[in-house]
Amino acid sequence: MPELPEVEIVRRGLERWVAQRTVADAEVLHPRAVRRHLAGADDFAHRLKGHRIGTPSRRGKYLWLPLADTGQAVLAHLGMSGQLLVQPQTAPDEKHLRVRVRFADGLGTELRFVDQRTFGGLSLHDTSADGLPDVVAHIARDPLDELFDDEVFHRALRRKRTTIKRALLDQSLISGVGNIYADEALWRARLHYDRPTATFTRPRTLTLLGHVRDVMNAALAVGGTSFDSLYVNVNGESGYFDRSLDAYGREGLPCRHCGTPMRRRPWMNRSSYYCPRCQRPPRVSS
DNA sequence: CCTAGAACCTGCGAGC
DNA sequence: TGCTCGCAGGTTCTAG
Repeated sequence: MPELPEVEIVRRGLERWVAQRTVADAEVLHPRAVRRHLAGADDFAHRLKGHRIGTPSRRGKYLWLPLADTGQAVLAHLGMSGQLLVQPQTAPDEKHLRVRVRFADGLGTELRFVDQRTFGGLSLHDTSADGLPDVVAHIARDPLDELFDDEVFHRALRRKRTTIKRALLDQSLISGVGNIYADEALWRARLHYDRPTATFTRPRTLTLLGHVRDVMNAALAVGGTSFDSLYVNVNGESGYFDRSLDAYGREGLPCRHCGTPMRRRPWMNRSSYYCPRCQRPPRVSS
Protein backbone atom coordinates (compact mmCIF):
# COMPACT_ATOMS: atom_id res chain seq x y z
CA MET A 1 0.00 0.00 0.00
CA PRO A 2 2.45 2.67 1.03
CA GLU A 3 5.01 3.92 -1.47
CA LEU A 4 8.08 6.06 -0.91
CA PRO A 5 6.33 9.26 0.30
CA GLU A 6 4.15 7.39 2.78
CA VAL A 7 7.06 5.34 4.12
CA GLU A 8 9.17 8.50 4.48
CA ILE A 9 6.38 10.17 6.48
CA VAL A 10 6.39 7.14 8.79
CA ARG A 11 10.19 7.29 9.08
CA ARG A 12 10.04 10.93 10.15
CA GLY A 13 7.46 10.09 12.79
CA LEU A 14 9.67 7.32 14.16
CA GLU A 15 12.63 9.70 14.23
CA ARG A 16 10.65 12.09 16.37
CA TRP A 17 8.80 9.69 18.69
CA VAL A 18 10.90 6.50 18.92
CA ALA A 19 14.58 7.24 18.21
CA GLN A 20 16.92 7.22 21.21
CA ARG A 21 14.46 5.22 23.34
CA THR A 22 15.49 1.92 24.91
CA VAL A 23 13.38 -1.21 24.38
CA ALA A 24 11.95 -2.71 27.56
CA ASP A 25 10.44 -5.69 25.76
CA ALA A 26 8.82 -6.77 22.52
CA GLU A 27 5.79 -8.98 22.00
CA VAL A 28 4.93 -10.81 18.78
CA LEU A 29 1.18 -11.40 18.51
CA HIS A 30 1.19 -12.99 15.03
CA PRO A 31 4.15 -15.10 13.86
CA ARG A 32 3.60 -14.24 10.18
CA ALA A 33 4.55 -10.62 10.95
CA VAL A 34 8.14 -11.74 11.70
CA ARG A 35 8.38 -14.56 9.13
CA ARG A 36 11.41 -12.91 7.50
CA HIS A 37 13.20 -13.22 10.84
CA LEU A 38 14.28 -16.79 10.27
CA ALA A 39 15.28 -17.49 13.89
CA GLY A 40 11.66 -17.07 14.93
CA ALA A 41 9.42 -14.84 17.00
CA ASP A 42 10.97 -15.59 20.40
CA ASP A 43 14.45 -14.84 19.09
CA PHE A 44 13.21 -11.60 17.53
CA ALA A 45 11.66 -10.37 20.77
CA HIS A 46 14.64 -11.43 22.86
CA ARG A 47 17.17 -9.62 20.67
CA LEU A 48 15.38 -6.26 20.90
CA LYS A 49 15.23 -6.24 24.67
CA GLY A 50 17.46 -3.69 26.41
CA HIS A 51 18.77 -2.01 23.26
CA ARG A 52 18.54 1.66 22.34
CA ILE A 53 17.05 2.59 18.98
CA GLY A 54 19.10 4.90 16.75
CA THR A 55 18.05 7.22 13.91
CA PRO A 56 15.63 5.50 11.50
CA SER A 57 16.72 5.16 7.85
CA ARG A 58 14.93 4.33 4.62
CA ARG A 59 15.63 3.09 1.11
CA GLY A 60 12.66 2.92 -1.24
CA LYS A 61 9.80 1.28 0.68
CA TYR A 62 12.07 -0.34 3.29
CA LEU A 63 12.83 1.38 6.56
CA TRP A 64 14.93 0.27 9.48
CA LEU A 65 15.69 1.15 13.10
CA PRO A 66 19.35 0.62 14.08
CA LEU A 67 19.86 -1.10 17.43
CA ALA A 68 22.73 0.77 19.11
CA ASP A 69 25.92 -1.23 19.75
CA THR A 70 24.63 -4.46 18.14
CA GLY A 71 25.59 -4.08 14.46
CA GLN A 72 21.97 -4.93 13.68
CA ALA A 73 18.78 -3.11 12.70
CA VAL A 74 15.05 -3.82 12.86
CA LEU A 75 13.94 -3.85 9.23
CA ALA A 76 10.31 -2.97 8.48
CA HIS A 77 8.28 -3.33 5.31
CA LEU A 78 4.66 -2.19 5.39
CA GLY A 79 3.50 -4.37 2.49
CA MET A 80 0.00 -3.42 1.36
CA SER A 81 -1.59 -2.60 4.70
CA GLY A 82 1.09 -2.26 7.36
CA GLN A 83 1.19 0.57 9.88
CA LEU A 84 3.72 1.61 12.49
CA LEU A 85 1.90 3.48 15.23
CA VAL A 86 3.08 5.24 18.38
CA GLN A 87 0.18 4.73 20.76
CA PRO A 88 -0.52 5.43 24.42
CA GLN A 89 0.05 2.24 26.40
CA THR A 90 -3.53 2.60 27.58
CA ALA A 91 -5.02 2.54 24.06
CA PRO A 92 -6.98 -0.66 23.31
CA ASP A 93 -5.26 -3.17 21.00
CA GLU A 94 -6.02 -2.72 17.32
CA LYS A 95 -7.83 -5.63 15.64
CA HIS A 96 -4.78 -6.41 13.50
CA LEU A 97 -2.06 -5.65 16.05
CA ARG A 98 0.87 -7.95 15.17
CA VAL A 99 3.87 -6.70 17.18
CA ARG A 100 4.16 -4.46 20.26
CA VAL A 101 7.37 -2.80 21.50
CA ARG A 102 7.43 -1.30 24.99
CA PHE A 103 10.07 1.19 26.12
CA ALA A 104 12.03 1.60 29.33
CA ASP A 105 11.04 5.20 29.98
CA GLY A 106 8.18 7.18 31.43
CA LEU A 107 6.77 8.61 28.19
CA GLY A 108 3.70 6.39 28.34
CA THR A 109 3.73 5.39 24.65
CA GLU A 110 4.61 2.18 22.81
CA LEU A 111 5.38 1.23 19.20
CA ARG A 112 2.85 -0.99 17.43
CA PHE A 113 3.02 -2.83 14.10
CA VAL A 114 -0.52 -3.24 12.79
CA ASP A 115 -1.15 -5.08 9.51
CA GLN A 116 -4.48 -6.28 8.16
CA ARG A 117 -3.20 -8.42 5.27
CA THR A 118 0.15 -9.46 6.77
CA PHE A 119 2.12 -8.87 3.57
CA GLY A 120 4.43 -6.63 5.60
CA GLY A 121 6.62 -7.50 8.53
CA LEU A 122 9.56 -6.87 10.85
CA SER A 123 12.90 -8.69 10.99
CA LEU A 124 16.42 -8.25 12.38
CA HIS A 125 19.46 -8.08 10.12
CA ASP A 126 23.17 -7.40 10.30
CA THR A 127 24.15 -4.01 8.92
CA SER A 128 27.16 -3.17 6.77
CA ALA A 129 29.65 -0.38 7.49
CA ASP A 130 27.30 2.23 5.99
CA GLY A 131 24.44 1.02 8.19
CA LEU A 132 22.53 -0.75 5.41
CA PRO A 133 20.82 -4.04 6.39
CA ASP A 134 22.29 -6.91 4.35
CA VAL A 135 18.98 -7.89 2.73
CA VAL A 136 18.42 -4.34 1.42
CA ALA A 137 21.71 -4.26 -0.48
CA HIS A 138 20.16 -5.51 -3.72
CA ILE A 139 17.43 -2.84 -3.69
CA ALA A 140 18.22 0.09 -5.98
CA ARG A 141 18.60 3.59 -4.57
CA ASP A 142 15.38 5.59 -4.72
CA PRO A 143 14.85 8.70 -6.88
CA LEU A 144 15.01 11.05 -3.88
CA ASP A 145 18.43 9.67 -2.88
CA GLU A 146 21.09 12.19 -3.94
CA LEU A 147 23.32 9.28 -4.98
CA PHE A 148 20.71 7.89 -7.39
CA ASP A 149 22.44 7.75 -10.78
CA ASP A 150 20.13 8.81 -13.63
CA GLU A 151 22.56 7.60 -16.29
CA VAL A 152 22.88 4.14 -14.73
CA PHE A 153 19.08 3.92 -14.58
CA HIS A 154 18.75 4.90 -18.23
CA ARG A 155 21.25 2.29 -19.36
CA ALA A 156 19.50 -0.36 -17.25
CA LEU A 157 16.17 0.58 -18.87
CA ARG A 158 17.67 0.18 -22.35
CA ARG A 159 18.99 -3.28 -21.48
CA LYS A 160 15.62 -4.56 -20.26
CA ARG A 161 13.16 -6.19 -22.58
CA THR A 162 10.10 -5.04 -20.75
CA THR A 163 7.64 -2.16 -20.61
CA ILE A 164 7.99 1.12 -18.75
CA LYS A 165 5.52 0.61 -15.91
CA ARG A 166 6.92 -2.81 -15.09
CA ALA A 167 10.36 -1.21 -14.98
CA LEU A 168 9.21 1.60 -12.67
CA LEU A 169 7.87 -1.03 -10.25
CA ASP A 170 11.08 -3.11 -10.41
CA GLN A 171 12.77 -2.30 -7.10
CA SER A 172 16.14 -3.49 -8.38
CA LEU A 173 16.12 -0.71 -11.03
CA ILE A 174 14.57 2.14 -9.02
CA SER A 175 13.03 1.75 -5.58
CA GLY A 176 10.09 3.41 -3.87
CA VAL A 177 7.76 3.68 -6.88
CA GLY A 178 4.46 1.78 -6.62
CA ASN A 179 1.22 1.60 -8.56
CA ILE A 180 -0.04 5.09 -7.68
CA TYR A 181 3.07 7.14 -8.34
CA ALA A 182 3.92 5.11 -11.45
CA ASP A 183 0.55 6.04 -12.98
CA GLU A 184 0.92 9.67 -11.86
CA ALA A 185 4.43 10.06 -13.29
CA LEU A 186 3.48 8.37 -16.59
CA TRP A 187 0.45 10.66 -16.94
CA ARG A 188 2.60 13.74 -16.30
CA ALA A 189 5.14 12.50 -18.86
CA ARG A 190 2.33 11.62 -21.34
CA LEU A 191 3.69 8.07 -21.68
CA HIS A 192 1.66 4.87 -22.05
CA TYR A 193 2.42 2.19 -19.46
CA ASP A 194 3.12 -0.43 -22.15
CA ARG A 195 5.88 1.49 -23.94
CA PRO A 196 8.92 -0.79 -24.38
CA THR A 197 11.85 0.46 -22.32
CA ALA A 198 14.34 -0.51 -25.03
CA THR A 199 13.09 2.42 -27.16
CA PHE A 200 13.66 5.07 -24.48
CA THR A 201 15.95 7.93 -25.42
CA ARG A 202 18.05 9.62 -22.76
CA PRO A 203 15.89 12.80 -22.75
CA ARG A 204 12.73 10.71 -22.39
CA THR A 205 14.17 8.85 -19.39
CA LEU A 206 15.37 12.06 -17.73
CA THR A 207 11.99 13.76 -18.25
CA LEU A 208 10.18 10.79 -16.72
CA LEU A 209 12.54 10.74 -13.72
CA GLY A 210 11.85 14.44 -13.22
CA HIS A 211 8.12 13.73 -13.06
CA VAL A 212 8.65 10.84 -10.63
CA ARG A 213 10.58 13.17 -8.33
CA ASP A 214 8.08 16.02 -8.69
CA VAL A 215 5.05 13.93 -7.83
CA MET A 216 6.78 12.25 -4.87
CA ASN A 217 7.97 15.56 -3.46
CA ALA A 218 4.50 17.05 -3.85
CA ALA A 219 3.00 14.08 -2.00
CA LEU A 220 5.61 14.31 0.75
CA ALA A 221 4.75 17.97 1.31
CA VAL A 222 1.16 17.08 2.26
CA GLY A 223 1.78 13.89 4.25
CA GLY A 224 1.39 11.30 1.46
CA THR A 225 -1.66 9.65 -0.11
CA SER A 226 -4.50 8.19 2.00
CA PHE A 227 -7.75 6.86 0.52
CA ASP A 228 -8.91 5.38 3.81
CA SER A 229 -7.63 4.73 7.31
CA LEU A 230 -5.20 2.04 6.11
CA TYR A 231 -2.41 4.48 5.38
CA VAL A 232 -1.66 6.79 8.31
CA ASN A 233 1.41 8.29 9.95
CA VAL A 234 2.68 7.11 13.35
CA ASN A 235 0.05 9.27 15.05
CA GLY A 236 -2.79 7.78 13.02
CA GLU A 237 -3.26 10.83 10.76
CA SER A 238 -4.00 10.66 7.01
CA GLY A 239 -2.16 12.54 4.25
CA TYR A 240 -3.90 14.76 1.71
CA PHE A 241 -2.32 13.91 -1.64
CA ASP A 242 -5.37 11.89 -2.75
CA ARG A 243 -6.92 15.27 -3.62
CA SER A 244 -4.08 16.01 -6.01
CA LEU A 245 -4.00 12.71 -7.92
CA ASP A 246 -4.33 13.30 -11.67
CA ALA A 247 -4.52 9.70 -12.91
CA TYR A 248 -4.89 7.04 -10.21
CA GLY A 249 -8.53 6.26 -9.42
CA ARG A 250 -9.91 8.75 -11.99
CA GLU A 251 -11.63 6.32 -14.39
CA GLY A 252 -14.26 8.16 -16.43
CA LEU A 253 -13.23 11.59 -15.15
CA PRO A 254 -11.83 14.18 -17.58
CA CYS A 255 -8.08 14.18 -18.17
CA ARG A 256 -6.63 17.33 -16.61
CA HIS A 257 -4.52 17.86 -19.73
CA CYS A 258 -7.10 17.42 -22.51
CA GLY A 259 -10.54 16.61 -21.04
CA THR A 260 -10.79 13.10 -22.53
CA PRO A 261 -12.34 10.59 -20.08
CA MET A 262 -9.62 8.68 -18.25
CA ARG A 263 -9.53 4.89 -18.53
CA ARG A 264 -8.73 2.00 -16.24
CA ARG A 265 -7.21 -1.21 -17.54
CA PRO A 266 -6.60 -4.43 -15.58
CA TRP A 267 -2.86 -4.79 -15.33
CA MET A 268 -0.85 -7.37 -13.37
CA ASN A 269 -3.61 -8.21 -10.87
CA ARG A 270 -4.24 -4.51 -10.31
CA SER A 271 -5.11 -1.46 -12.41
CA SER A 272 -3.51 1.12 -14.65
CA TYR A 273 -5.15 4.52 -15.08
CA TYR A 274 -4.29 6.58 -18.14
CA CYS A 275 -5.56 9.09 -20.67
CA PRO A 276 -6.23 7.38 -24.03
CA ARG A 277 -5.42 10.59 -25.90
CA CYS A 278 -2.37 11.96 -24.05
CA GLN A 279 -0.85 8.53 -23.43
CA ARG A 280 -1.06 6.71 -26.76
CA PRO A 281 -0.21 3.01 -26.72
CA PRO A 282 2.91 1.94 -28.61
CA ARG A 283 2.31 1.04 -32.29
CA VAL A 284 3.52 -2.54 -31.86
CA SER A 285 1.75 -3.69 -28.72
CA SER A 286 2.52 -7.06 -27.24
C1' DC B 1 19.28 -15.90 -17.19
C1' DC B 2 14.95 -13.46 -18.13
C1' DT B 3 10.01 -12.20 -17.99
C1' DA B 4 4.94 -12.74 -17.08
C1' DG B 5 1.63 -14.33 -14.09
C1' DA B 6 -0.05 -16.44 -9.91
C1' DA B 7 0.19 -16.72 -4.94
C1' DC B 8 0.27 -14.90 -0.49
C1' DC B 9 -3.78 -12.52 3.11
C1' DT B 10 -8.02 -9.89 4.93
C1' DG B 11 -11.80 -6.86 4.35
C1' DC B 12 -14.99 -3.92 1.86
C1' DG B 13 -18.40 -2.48 -1.47
C1' DA B 14 -21.26 -3.68 -5.47
C1' DG B 15 -24.55 -6.59 -7.46
C1' DC B 16 -27.78 -10.34 -7.34
C1' DT C 1 -30.20 -10.57 4.75
C1' DG C 2 -26.55 -12.98 2.77
C1' DC C 3 -23.88 -14.81 -0.86
C1' DT C 4 -20.23 -14.20 -4.60
C1' DC C 5 -17.19 -11.45 -7.10
C1' DG C 6 -13.84 -7.94 -7.92
C1' DC C 7 -10.63 -5.04 -5.99
C1' DA C 8 -6.86 -2.91 -2.75
C1' DG C 9 -0.69 1.48 -1.67
C1' DG C 10 3.66 -5.03 -2.56
C1' DT C 11 6.82 -8.72 -2.82
C1' DT C 12 8.10 -13.38 -3.99
C1' DC C 13 7.76 -17.85 -6.06
C1' DT C 14 7.01 -20.62 -10.18
C1' DA C 15 6.36 -21.76 -14.90
C1' DG C 16 7.71 -21.08 -19.47
